Amino acid sequence: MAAKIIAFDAPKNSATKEKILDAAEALFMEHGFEATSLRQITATAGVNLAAVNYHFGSKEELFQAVLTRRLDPMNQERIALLTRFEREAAPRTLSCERILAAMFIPALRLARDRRRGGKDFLRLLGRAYADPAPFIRQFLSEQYAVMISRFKSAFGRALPQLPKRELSWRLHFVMGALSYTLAGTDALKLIAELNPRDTQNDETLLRRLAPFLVAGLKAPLPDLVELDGENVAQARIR
Amino acid sequence: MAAKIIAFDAPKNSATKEKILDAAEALFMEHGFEATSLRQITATAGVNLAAVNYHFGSKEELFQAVLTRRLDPMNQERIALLTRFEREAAPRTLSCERILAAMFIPALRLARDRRRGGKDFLRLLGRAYADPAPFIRQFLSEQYAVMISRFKSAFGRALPQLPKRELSWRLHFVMGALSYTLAGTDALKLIAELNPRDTQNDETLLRRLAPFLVAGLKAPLPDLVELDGENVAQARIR
DNA sequence: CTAGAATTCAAACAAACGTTTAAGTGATTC
DNA sequence: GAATCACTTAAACGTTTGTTTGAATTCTAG
Repeated sequence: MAAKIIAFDAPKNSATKEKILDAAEALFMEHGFEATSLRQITATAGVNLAAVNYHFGSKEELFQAVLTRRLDPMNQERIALLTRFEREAAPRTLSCERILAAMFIPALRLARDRRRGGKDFLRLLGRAYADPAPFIRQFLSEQYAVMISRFKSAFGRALPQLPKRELSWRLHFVMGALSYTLAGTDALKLIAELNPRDTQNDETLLRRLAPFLVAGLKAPLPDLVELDGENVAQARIR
Repeated sequence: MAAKIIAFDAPKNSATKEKILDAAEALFMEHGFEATSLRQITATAGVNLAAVNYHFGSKEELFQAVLTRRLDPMNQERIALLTRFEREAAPRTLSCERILAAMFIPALRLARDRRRGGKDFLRLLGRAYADPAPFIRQFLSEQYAVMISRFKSAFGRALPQLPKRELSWRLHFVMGALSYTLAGTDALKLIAELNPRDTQNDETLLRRLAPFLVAGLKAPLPDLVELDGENVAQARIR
């Protein structure tokens, strides 16, 4: 009975599959894709070594399954939220803050929901962004393509004075700061002596990031800034 | 004879060492640390397999040597440039734009200098930032500690109204957008249909990033923004 | 020229890797 | 109650990994 209620898969649901996904999520997050072995995963999950290849086919497909499980719903939630915000704003175009909110809120919800991986999954996602493996990059670009283009056009309406090419770059910076922030575990130590155990860290973190990014998106055009008048070629030391 | 002219090392200089570093730099950049084998590196460098362990001790120490070779001079250059800018500004405090310039210009110089690794090294660096391996994270935080604290105090003077904790976060965002941008090879495809072969891409890239980050640094404080009035807990879909 | 240190080399090391196989288990179905 | 199914299991597969060894080779001094 209870097995049929949670029926994601077409054929049958197995507890083994979920145990593998949970263990893989945690281990991939901690050590990365290449440095995590299937033997570690299956040992942590308490299942047989061959179970991974049986249920997922290969290690790469397991990794994609780990990402898809959380990422696909989150991105759909982002699009749905953006659509709702646009509808609520009626004839007026949506503000940058609100568009960014449509990106952040689903991520915040996921970060809080321990049953959906919580912060661990967001860190894994942030690391996947920087992974050089081609199958990861291709997979991510496919997963994100729809959502990104949807948000890009929304930002385009909110910032009509901004050239499209400039907007593309700034969206790139936004994604960079976001994924880096999400992936940042020990990375924080690079900069700050922040109190390590902040209770609602994830929420305050994104609350701090949002104004930073909004201001960046609205920044004046760079063409004439010239790095504060400093010609790079002339700037010699000593 | 000619071997003595290029005498970086204390004891003796070997062309083998440099060939290994060059090959490792390119391969680590392309495939990451774990996915790159010593056999690939030595084969590309045209040296014997055992040469890596003889000259560097281990694969991990080789990786650190690859990073140190470029990173240490660049960070010293950054600090020196910042000091020079501060001296030139005389009694007046330095602007954010100029502080950021002190961070960017050495990176730009390195990106242009093919003899120092060029863009390849910056990509490698950006990826190392997101690498979960503990020895990489510890190494980077040690390498960056001095430079970061130096720039943090400079930004603190440029933005006196900004609380220290807030500044720490924003510097973190800055480093995030920067490293993500530098690491971005195919990552660009996630967002944009930018012309793929832009001649002076690196310079224009950082020129675009600078105003974005300056605006973010100067953004109003986030405390009362509340994600544009949207309470996260209330924002339910459907 | 020769002793000795530094470097290169081919070969081998044990360990760990992802994957496959074939036997075995337990429930479902006809 | 035999057949069929999805699944689990232990064992082994062939590679590949980083590292080590000890003998050649090259370079450097005295």
